[in-house]
Amino acid sequence: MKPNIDVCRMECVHEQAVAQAGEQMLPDREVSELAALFKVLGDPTRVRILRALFVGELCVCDLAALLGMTSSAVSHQLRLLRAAKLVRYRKEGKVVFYSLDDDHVRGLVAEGLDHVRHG
Amino acid sequence: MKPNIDVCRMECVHEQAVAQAGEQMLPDREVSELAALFKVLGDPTRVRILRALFVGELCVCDLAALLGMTSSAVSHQLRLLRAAKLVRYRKEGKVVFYSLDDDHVRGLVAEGLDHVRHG
DNA sequence: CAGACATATGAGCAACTATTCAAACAAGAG
DNA sequence: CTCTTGTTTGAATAGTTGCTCATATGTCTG
Repeated sequence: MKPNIDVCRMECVHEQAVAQAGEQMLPDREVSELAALFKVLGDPTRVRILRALFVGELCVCDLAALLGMTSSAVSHQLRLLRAAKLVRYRKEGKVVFYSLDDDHVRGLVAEGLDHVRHG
Repeated sequence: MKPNIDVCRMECVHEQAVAQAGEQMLPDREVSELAALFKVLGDPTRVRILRALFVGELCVCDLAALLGMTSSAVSHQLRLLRAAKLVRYRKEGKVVFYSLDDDHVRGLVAEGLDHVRHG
């Protein structure tokens, strides 16, 4: 019988269930990436931005006007959304139009809404 | 022609697109709740906990052993997961078993994984 | 009852985050 | 070229978060 890990000396561990869960664990890299994705989604400003882009592409100052924020603040958030590959952008002269990157975004927001609505 | 909002004096605003997006905005309460939900999902420890519960119910110290953390740390995170209605619990004597609350959780994690895997 | 054990919780601290402000960059107009 | 406008970026700061440690709660055993 193998010794318990040092951080948890409790004797209540259900060996079999833990072993089974252990086998199905995600690799650290995927866990980090998944958490990072949700973290980006976990801010009201960014949720509002994404929802606004549901309708279609908008430029930075459209979003600023819509959310009642400075374009600087919006731009900072768009950077994170870009890094998470949640939005795409397209330059047209000085104006930069942002749009949703793929349909996973829609799916995630829709599923999230289901959860908070139904409960 | 109505004046622009004070925080955004830019003249590049695309009135029509903004108006259309404005109509479809979510109420503040839903935005907050949705962001709060994703925020809870946006932490590696909590992602690991949820993934572990995919297999079946586990008690606090099972999770602690599995993640190599103290049961105190795990319990703190479980509190947030409970508050977000992502997990349920069942007491059996001194032991408390946690399990996924509903299928939205599975769906969200699965959809998130699709996004980070495909890109 | 006392003692052991599983879990929960509160305070404290280091690390992180969202906004603001100032400044830079990029592109069109004159 | 200069001036203006849309956007980006870096630094500073107030607020938040995840863990640790100590303590409390609840439950079973003797």
